[in-house]
Amino acid sequence: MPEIPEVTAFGAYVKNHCLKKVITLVQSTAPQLIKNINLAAFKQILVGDQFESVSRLGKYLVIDLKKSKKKLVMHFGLTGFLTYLHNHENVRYSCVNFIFNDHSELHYNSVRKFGKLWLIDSIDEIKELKNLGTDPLKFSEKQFLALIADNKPKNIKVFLMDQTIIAGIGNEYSDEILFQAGIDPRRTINDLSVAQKKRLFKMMGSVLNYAIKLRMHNLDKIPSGGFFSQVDKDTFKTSYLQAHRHSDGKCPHNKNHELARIKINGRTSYFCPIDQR
DNA sequence: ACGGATGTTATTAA
DNA sequence: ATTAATAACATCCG
Repeated sequence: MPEIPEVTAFGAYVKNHCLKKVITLVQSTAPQLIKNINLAAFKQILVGDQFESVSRLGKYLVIDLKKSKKKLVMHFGLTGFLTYLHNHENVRYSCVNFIFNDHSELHYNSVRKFGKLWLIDSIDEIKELKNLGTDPLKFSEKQFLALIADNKPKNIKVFLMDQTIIAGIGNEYSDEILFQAGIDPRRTINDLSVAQKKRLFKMMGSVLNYAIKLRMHNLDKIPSGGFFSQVDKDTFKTSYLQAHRHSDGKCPHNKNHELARIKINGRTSYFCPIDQR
C-alpha cells in the first residue's frame, strides 16, 4: 500500500535514524530486487558511503549518497516497508539490509517482493521516474482542473492512479478520495461537473495531508511483521473509508449502506453506491 | 485448498 | 490514438 503518506513517513524514518552514519556492510537475501546493477557493485558503492539526504518522488524514496553522489532509489511495491534496529536481529521478510558503523541496521523488507531498488547517477536513468506526473500536494486547483478538463472518457479512479499524470496515489487512497468527494468510482472524467472536480481537488489534498499527519505521528510503530495497515483501524477516523474497506463493510456515513466491491482496472475498489454518485 | 492481495508493466483486445 | 482487460512478477493469508 505504500502511497504518498507511507513513503513520506518512510523518508522521515530514514532521516531520523540513518543520516550521516557510515555504511559498513550491505546484505541481501533477494538481490533480484536490485534492478540496474549487480549485488557486488551495489555493495561496493554503498560500503563506506553515507546517506546524506532523503526525498520522495511519487511513491519512490530517493536517498542521496554523500561520497559517491549517487542516488539510492526505493520503490515499495505492494508490501514493502522499512525497519530500523539498533542491534542485529533477524527481520522477517528482510530483502536488503544496510548496516551502519554504530551497528544499527536499516532493513528494506517485502513480503511479496514486488518492490525495486536502484543505484543511479540521475533520475533520468529510470523511465518511470522520468515520466512521473505532478505531485498532488503541489498542484494548484487551476492546474488540476486543466489536467482533468480533458474531454476523454477516462475512468476517474484510473486517472487518479495514473502515475504519469498524478504521482503517488494508489488503490487505497484513490478509493478514500473518491469517497470523501462523494464521487462514484465508475464515472469518467469528462462526465464530472466542475463543482465535482473542485471537490475532488480539495479532498485529494485533505485526505493525503490527514494521512501524512497520522503516519508521521506513528513513525516508530511500523509493525515488524507487516506495515501500516495493522494500525489503520485505530488511527484513521471512522468517517474514513480506510477502516471499512473489507467485505461486509458499511458506509461510514450510514450503517445501512452496504459498501460495494468491484474491480476497476483490475484493482479492488470499495465505494458507497448511495453516497457516491 | 484455493482465491485474493496495498503496485507496475507488457501485451493484447476493443 | 486511446482506453480497457489480462497476465506476470513472489509469497502469504484466511
